[in-house]
Amino acid sequence: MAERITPRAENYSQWYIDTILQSKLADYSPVKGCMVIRPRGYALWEKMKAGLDGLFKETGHQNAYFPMLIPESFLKKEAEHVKGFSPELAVVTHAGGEKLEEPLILRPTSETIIWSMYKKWIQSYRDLPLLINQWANVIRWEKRTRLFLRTTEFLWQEGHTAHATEEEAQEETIKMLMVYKKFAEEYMALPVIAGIKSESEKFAGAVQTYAIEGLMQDKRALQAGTSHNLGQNFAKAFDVTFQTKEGTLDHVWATSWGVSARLVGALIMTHSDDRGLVLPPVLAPIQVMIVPIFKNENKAQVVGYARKLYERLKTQVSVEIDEDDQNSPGWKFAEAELHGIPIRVEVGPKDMEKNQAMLVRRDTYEKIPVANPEVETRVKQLLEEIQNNLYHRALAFRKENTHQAEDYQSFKKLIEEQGGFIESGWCGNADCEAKIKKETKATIRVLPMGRNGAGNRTCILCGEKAKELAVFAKAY
RNA sequence: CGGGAUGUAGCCUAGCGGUUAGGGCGCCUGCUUUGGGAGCAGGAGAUCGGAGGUUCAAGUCCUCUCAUCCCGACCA
Repeated sequence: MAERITPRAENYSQWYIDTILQSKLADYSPVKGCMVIRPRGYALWEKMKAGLDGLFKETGHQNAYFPMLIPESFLKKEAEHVKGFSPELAVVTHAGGEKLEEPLILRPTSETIIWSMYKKWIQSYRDLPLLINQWANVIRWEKRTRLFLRTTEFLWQEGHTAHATEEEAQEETIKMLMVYKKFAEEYMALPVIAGIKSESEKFAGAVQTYAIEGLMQDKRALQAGTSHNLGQNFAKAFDVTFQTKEGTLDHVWATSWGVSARLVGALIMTHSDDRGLVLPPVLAPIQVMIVPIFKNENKAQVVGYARKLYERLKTQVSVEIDEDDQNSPGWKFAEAELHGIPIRVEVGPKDMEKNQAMLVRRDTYEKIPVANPEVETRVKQLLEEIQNNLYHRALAFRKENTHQAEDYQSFKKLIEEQGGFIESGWCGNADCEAKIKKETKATIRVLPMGRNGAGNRTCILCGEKAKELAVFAKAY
């Protein structure tokens, strides 16, 4: 037996850590709060990156790279921005054996350095829109860290766009939010609620922040991506103006949007179980593992049979074959499950006799005998079914764990006893929001879009007529 | 930054002041095995997190220190 993964029911946090360490996605680093992403974890991130990058390119964005070191004075140019980030900055004060004249910040995000450059690059409406994305690492000095979900250094993507009009910037903000929603749902099989963040949860320096929120298996919410309409805040702070068609001078309108390797954590917490990872086929680095089951006397035949299958499958899916003759089949099954490989193909003497293969689903553990000639077709079908099933399973879970509360008593009871998302009316007052947070630890995750607003609801706390429909939850 | 816990081989762990720090997993060698985490035999691997102290004697007691994890306040 390999080391035991703590069951979810016993201790969800420990399960999460055990799963990551044992499946070799990541390991702790020598520096507190940092993590090493191991090849299996990085392969997963690379798949996500490739998917997102494709969606960004489709929507007209280009990649670029801006440096990690930012002059301290840049951060200070936008008042809200510096206020929001100063508690978590890492600062370089010495370099080359000397004290620096001006300290350098290790970027917590790149708005300031990017806008200092946009000032040079934008003169006319003909230079707009400017649609740039960068894949980078950032540093935020967090008090409390968790593998993938919150680490001192993390990998992410940040898009920074500049537009001629307010409407166009708003359109971009929503467009990218929807790209994130599509990615979460179609690639990660993670249903998310898209909506607007309240003032208190807004990005430091934004006019408005939008987010997608998912619900994890422990019924806590996780913010999976954000998209900000920055208005003219950064353009004004860095004095980025352009000449309009009419010849007037105007500040440009901006957006920024990002998702991080936290998505790996979201993926784990959405689908995985007590035997290890469960990965959606679209993002699984290895989709199929073939396990030949042989004895010494029939090894050549069985492995030969398995290899033919492998050759056929590898032109269509990502497949590996485990021919090791030291580990038992049982060991290999457990290993494939730990790593979240969506389909395991078992082939042994019994299958050879019947000219078939045994397909085993990671999501349901169902064993399906399939006639040899139909294996490729069935594997591809099954990968789609698994992807689909994971999404619908997660969606059903979210539905079961989304509740309505009409009064504060039942709201508190729901938060305490049920968890999950709770939909309630909110008057829009930050004091009510803060008080609810203090008393229940639940925060407004989003004001969901595409719903009919507050309707006849009243504020869950003060009882005034509600201005908004709010989704509350305890969050990561 | 507060509260709690833990540091003994790559990992888990025994030790409860007294010889040469014991075991399991993993690793290496050989043989045998293989339809749900195989068996036998042999082998390598530890300045007991670090510093100081108490003692005839410290993995064990004391002080300090460092690190990590868990729980809370702040956050992608």
